[in-house]
Amino acid sequence: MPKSAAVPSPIREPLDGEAHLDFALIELLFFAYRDFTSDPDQMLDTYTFGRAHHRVLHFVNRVPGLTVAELLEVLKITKQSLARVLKQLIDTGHVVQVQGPRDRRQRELYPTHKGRTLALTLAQPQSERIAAALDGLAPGERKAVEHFLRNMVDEPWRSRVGLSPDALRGVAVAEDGQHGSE
Amino acid sequence: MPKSAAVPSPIREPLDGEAHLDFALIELLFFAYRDFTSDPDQMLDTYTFGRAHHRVLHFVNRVPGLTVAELLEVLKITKQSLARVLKQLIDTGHVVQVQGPRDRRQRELYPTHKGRTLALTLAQPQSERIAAALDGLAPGERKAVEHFLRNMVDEPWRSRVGLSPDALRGVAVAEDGQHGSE
DNA sequence: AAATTACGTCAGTAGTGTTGACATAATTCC
DNA sequence: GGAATTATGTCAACACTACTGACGTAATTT
Repeated sequence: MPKSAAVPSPIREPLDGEAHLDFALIELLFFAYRDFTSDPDQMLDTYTFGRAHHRVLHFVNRVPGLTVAELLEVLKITKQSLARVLKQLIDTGHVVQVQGPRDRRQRELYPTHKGRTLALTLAQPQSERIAAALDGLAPGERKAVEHFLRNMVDEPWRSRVGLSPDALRGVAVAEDGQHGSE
Repeated sequence: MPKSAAVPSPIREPLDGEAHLDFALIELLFFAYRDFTSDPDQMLDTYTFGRAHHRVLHFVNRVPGLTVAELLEVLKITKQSLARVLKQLIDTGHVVQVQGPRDRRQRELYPTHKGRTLALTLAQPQSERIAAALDGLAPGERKAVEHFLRNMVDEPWRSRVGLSPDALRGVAVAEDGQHGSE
């Protein structure tokens, strides 16, 4: 006698290369990123900061003078999401705002000495992890890793990431309705 | 006359290779992962599912028969976090639980046909993105990418990821106080 | 002068993660 | 066989990050 609610039959075949889908690399990316973020995440707990603070701090350090609008496009988050973490970083003296010289409506974001120090501290274990993971690879193979990662990124960012920090400035992303205000 | 609250001086130097830190790759990983997850995230909105559902669904499909405890160790989340999304996946008929044959306390997790189909659908754009990013690389360079990603992962997972799905079964992680119950 | 832009902020909501406590059933230990 | 342990589920409370929509202000552009 079957149960009143028929249980859909469980599938017991592991998902592997069958459908020409690259499960191995999908999984590797998940695990790599999971552990890549684990060290800074742990440190940030000390400051009552989260991963969002780290990202803001990173880009403000990497591209000092970035405006709020530019930062929103880099992070692909909304104004409201940024507001909270940015306010905390300013209140704690990690970031300062400077009125834009050309357009005084703009707020250029700069790290303070404190903010720069924290950014470097957070980048340290990540950089070590990367160096260890690259260890044993030939120069050309390192280039291949960079090529792969860069080509995982959608345009218009693909052609700008992994170059000089200034390449991240002033990317006018085509309007696509993701803004907090219109 | 200085203002009453002295503004910490802004640092205007971009953060680049100065401190021997690999900011380029740190950034590439951020952008690559951001866009890697964007396609499935968008699809999942249709189902009122989030990224957490995707991860559970992926591993249940990849390693059918995985127990709840094993899944918690793979995802490195707590029991409570898993409970919510797992319940939803079961209620919507994507995943079924089967009482463990050896240990009847255990619940083995299996995808249904519906769950397998969704997993494949979500993996499709990710796999295409990976294939496109690998395009133009020599076989050895692809191996280098895998080497890099695998070595970004901490042990005991490093030696298990990117191999056969079964390698993810039964990893007894050393106790480190991250459990929901003791 | 009017429209637009850059930014800030208020209110409400959702998804994902956390901790701690407690309950149940099954297994293992002595 | 009784006790401790294990695997799982669940309740309550909370934190962080993200979202949407609306509104306000100052500065720029038209």
